[in-house]
This record gives sequence, structure tokens and C-alpha cells, in this order.
Amino acid sequence: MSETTTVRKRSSVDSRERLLKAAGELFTERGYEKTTVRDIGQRADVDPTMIARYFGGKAQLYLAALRRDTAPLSDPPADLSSADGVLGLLERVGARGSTPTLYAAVRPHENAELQSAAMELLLSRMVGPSEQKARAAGYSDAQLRAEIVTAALAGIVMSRTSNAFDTLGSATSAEVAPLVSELLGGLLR
Amino acid sequence: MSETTTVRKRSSVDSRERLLKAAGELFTERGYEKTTVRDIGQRADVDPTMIARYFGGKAQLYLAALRRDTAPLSDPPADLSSADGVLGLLERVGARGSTPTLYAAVRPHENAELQSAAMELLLSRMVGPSEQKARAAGYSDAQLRAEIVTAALAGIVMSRTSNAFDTLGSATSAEVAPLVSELLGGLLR
DNA sequence: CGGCGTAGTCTACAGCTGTAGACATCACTT
DNA sequence: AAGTGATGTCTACAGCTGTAGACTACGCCG
Repeated sequence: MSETTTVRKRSSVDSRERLLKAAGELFTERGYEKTTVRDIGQRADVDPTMIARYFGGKAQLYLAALRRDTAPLSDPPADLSSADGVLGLLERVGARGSTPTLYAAVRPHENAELQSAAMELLLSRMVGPSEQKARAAGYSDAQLRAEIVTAALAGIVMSRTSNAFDTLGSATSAEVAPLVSELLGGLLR
Repeated sequence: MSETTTVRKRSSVDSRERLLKAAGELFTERGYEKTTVRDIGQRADVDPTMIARYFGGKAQLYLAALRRDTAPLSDPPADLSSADGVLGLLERVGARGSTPTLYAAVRPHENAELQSAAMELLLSRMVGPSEQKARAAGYSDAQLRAEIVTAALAGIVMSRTSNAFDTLGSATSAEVAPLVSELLGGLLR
């Protein structure tokens, strides 16, 4: 039949995708520890035990969600000293949930393997570019500057997604970006 | 006997103190979720069930440790735009573990009550002073600036205690402080 | 000495977590 | 039409968590 063409109950790639999406959201909202596979399964409308089957376990799903959601972090790599660069980054980060990567990197080992994987992503996508910029500006402590800038940005992004600061949390990306780029740019030029 | 004078097995204030100390350390090292009352009891060399008895439960112990460890955050309140102010803050934070407060504030609700308590501390001790400074400098968006500065500093402090960034993590407070104050000061003057 | 309140110990339990493993259902090929 | 492999469902379990509750040891006061 052409009507029910290739419609299984569901395709495995679809289930995988739903799990990845739900996992990314929940890990962003609650963090790794407080998110249970049952939560993820429920939101994805997929049986939780599929997580073990498809990804190998909760930790592997987390890594997969990390990789999936980290792409917009710097794609293209952001220029953190320009308001436009920061604005683009903030909006990409807001659209998809890239905060798990930041949490994993910044937090003392939620899980050692997960942390190092997250750091690898963060290093190549944020610290590296900033370091080049600082080096181009003639600083000998370029790496330290780049790491400080990255850490500061991580703090700001995380604070925005948490509901901690009311002004910062409710301000739009467009309002925040100029100030953030002014802040970060101070160390890069 | 004068030898075993007022030495009970132990005094209750002593046990309380040991629990608070161990809790502060462990919450700093591992975060709230991953720290178990059994861990705390073992490090404090006090029975874990005493936590429930003395403090009411794990959450209350966390709050107590928070209050205890947050004092050095700004005591005296730090001038974040001066290298000395930042240096003093970094050293006080390093000496005792004030990072749980930052985590609690920045993270999406590890626990709603805990988060709001941590935020209250952070607001009065860091955002407030920075906001005054920004207002004195004539900015109309003083609160937003203060919150950005606080969030950035939180990210830097957390990154230093995690082992995420190798350069930032191994740099001394004296090396980091000038750069951080340069970074933060840009938004406050 | 005999009781009493404080401090500490130990056991137990109900709840939750991640996941293995047995079973069921479907689409498609031969 | 029957088989076959992929996909989804359900149950069960071992481990850990926070904590209540019963019990024990200790120092002090009369």
C-alpha cells in the first residue's frame, strides 16, 4: 500500500531521535543526576529500557546528547569580542540546549569520562578560538586569558538558564550580548 | 581525674562541627546529589544517622554548611573591579569551600528551597555591592551589569575548583586575580 | 550507689535507580 | 502462508539512598 508506506509502529531512528531530544532537554533542565531514564522515556514516549539497548546506558545517552547539542556552540566559531558574535552564540545556545556541556565541564566530575568528553568539546570550540585571538593580540598568557573568558561565559550562560538571577534570566539575548561582549572582549584585545 | 577531665566520648557540638566541615568539603568536591550521608558520616567519623537527628536531614545540613561556608564570600564585601579585591575573594573562597553556594545558585534547582536560600546569600553579598558600584558609575542598567559580573565570576570560580581547565586550574590566585578584575571591572566603571 | 539524661550505635525499611531478560508484535521476504 | 529479524513491552532484581526507631554506653547529680 502506498498509504501506509514505510510506516512501522515507529522506526528505530525515530525512537533514537526522540530519546536524544528528550534527554537533551531534561539534562539541561535538571542535570545528569536528577534526570532518570524513566523521565526520559516518558517525555520521549519510548520505553526507558530502550536507552540501554540503543545507547548502551544512561551515560552513553548523555554523551550522545552532548555531542548532538554542542554543535551550535560554535558553528561557525563565535567571535566573543564582538556583540554580534556573542549574540549569535547566545541564540544558538538558547535554541538548543548546550548547557549540559558547560555543566559537565565546569562541575567537579559528575562522571570523569563524561567530563573529559565535554571538556574536549569545549576546548576545541571555545577555548581554542579565543586563545588564537588573544595570541594574535600579542598576549603571552593567551591560554589563561582564553580559559578565563570561556569560564566566565559558561557562568553567564548557565545563570541565564537557571532561574537564579531575575534580571539576567529575563533579559533578551540582544540586551545581554553587548554587555557580555564588552566584558569578554576586554581580555582579548 | 584531671586527665580525662570533661572528655565525654565526644561533645555534641563537636560532632555537629565535624559533620558541617565534612559536608562542606564533600558538597564542594562532588555536589549535592552525589554526596551521600554515609560519605559525610565516614569523613566526619560520626554516625550518618546523626545528620537526621542534629540537622533534620541532608537538605538542612546542606543549608547549614552553605551558611557556614558563605561568610568568606564577601566579608568584607569585595571590590570586584580591583585586583586586590578579587585576590582576597579568590583566596577566601579557596581556603574554605564557598562553591556550593555558587553551584546551588547557578544550577537549575537541585532543590528549589536550597536554591533560593543560596541565591539570597549571593544577592546580598555579591550582586548588591556590584550593583551599587555600577550605579555609582552612572549606568542605568546597573542590576543587569551586576548580575552578569556575578555570573561570570561564579563561572570562573567553579571552573577553577573543577579540574576542567588545566591552565586556569593550576594558576595561582595572584596570577588570576589581575585578569579577572580587569575582566569584571570593564562593566563596573 | 542508683537513677537519669545525653550521646552514640546498629538494624531495618521503604523508595528509587539503572538495566537485564523474557516475551510480544509487527513488516517484510520467500 | 510461514518464517525471520527488527522493534517495542513488561517484569524483575540487585544496589543504593535517606532516615526512623530500638538499643547501648557514658557522665553526672542526688
